[in-house]
Amino acid sequence: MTGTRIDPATLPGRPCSAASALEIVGDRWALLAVREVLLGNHRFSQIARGTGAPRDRLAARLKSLVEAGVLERRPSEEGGRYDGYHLTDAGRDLGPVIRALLTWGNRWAVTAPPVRILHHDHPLEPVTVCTTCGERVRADDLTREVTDPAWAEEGRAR
Amino acid sequence: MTGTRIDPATLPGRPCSAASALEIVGDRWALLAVREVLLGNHRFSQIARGTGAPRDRLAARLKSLVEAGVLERRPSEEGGRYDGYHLTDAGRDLGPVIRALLTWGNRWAVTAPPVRILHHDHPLEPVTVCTTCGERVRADDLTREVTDPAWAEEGRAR
DNA sequence: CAAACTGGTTTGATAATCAAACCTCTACTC
DNA sequence: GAGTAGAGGTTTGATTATCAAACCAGTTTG
Repeated sequence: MTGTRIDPATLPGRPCSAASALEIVGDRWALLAVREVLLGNHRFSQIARGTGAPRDRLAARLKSLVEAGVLERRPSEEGGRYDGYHLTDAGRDLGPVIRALLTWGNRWAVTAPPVRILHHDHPLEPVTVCTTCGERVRADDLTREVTDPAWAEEGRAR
Repeated sequence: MTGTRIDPATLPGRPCSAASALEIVGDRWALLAVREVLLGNHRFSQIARGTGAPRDRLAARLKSLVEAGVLERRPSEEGGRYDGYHLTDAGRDLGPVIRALLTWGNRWAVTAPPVRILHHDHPLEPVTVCTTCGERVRADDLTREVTDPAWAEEGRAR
């Protein structure tokens, strides 16, 4: 695990893991690159085609994703002559993020859904559930516990 | 609902709702702005403080989020003298996306989690479940059904 | 009426982005 | 072994976005 981690206090605004996450994968091409690897496209040219990203941007992003511990480079399993990009545990763990985006996009962002995710051959209808209590998660049941008391829920406590 | 929707085919790369979603909320500040509104910060200056975004960028982003149908402007409920930014249904529906990012960030992106989400006063332990079959969603149980046959799973068909 | 706060817009310097061309290395063809 | 065709980037030069800071107009507040 090489993953370079970020101290949220060094970022502008409210200290928040989502902001730190976006610092790593919040670039225009990063999540699409991870999506391609998730789909089984491990080679540079495949990822370039799949994302549509300019090659220099893609090269830079793949490099930073490797540094962040999201991807790693190793020989393709098919005895390939070139190294391929593969997901680390952290990278695989981005699956839920990408699926959440895709679900939202299908519902709100596109004219017509270009892809449907099947779960055991039926359309996936995802909801978030809390494993601790087994209950479906609703926004109203959530509260935030902030480490830094300077940042309360609403605005900054002066 | 004003939401300007995107035809995925007009974007570079593989037609994908996640890519379309990122076209709307994939900017550096967009999701953080939505997070602030989700936290109850409806005023421009509050969102500026909470996100740490430059004011001109924030103004531009809020405008595009309103155009996309993620936010809307209306008088603050507290009889405020200024209009506030409020979530539409589409905006509220970004909650799962932001929480997925936050969960990933807590686990992989930060040195120490600056915030913990409580669900009914216990720490939230989120998993995705398919409502159709009630089963917990694992990556291995998922397949993609693509509308455009030119884009298969791996790379582009020719 | 002055001071301060609101929600921005403008400005001017800096940095990121892009498409296209280029380069190196490996492999295959003839 | 010369020629061609990838793969995986890097370089280049023009364009665009980003940023911090200053500015401005319309409310309140004192």
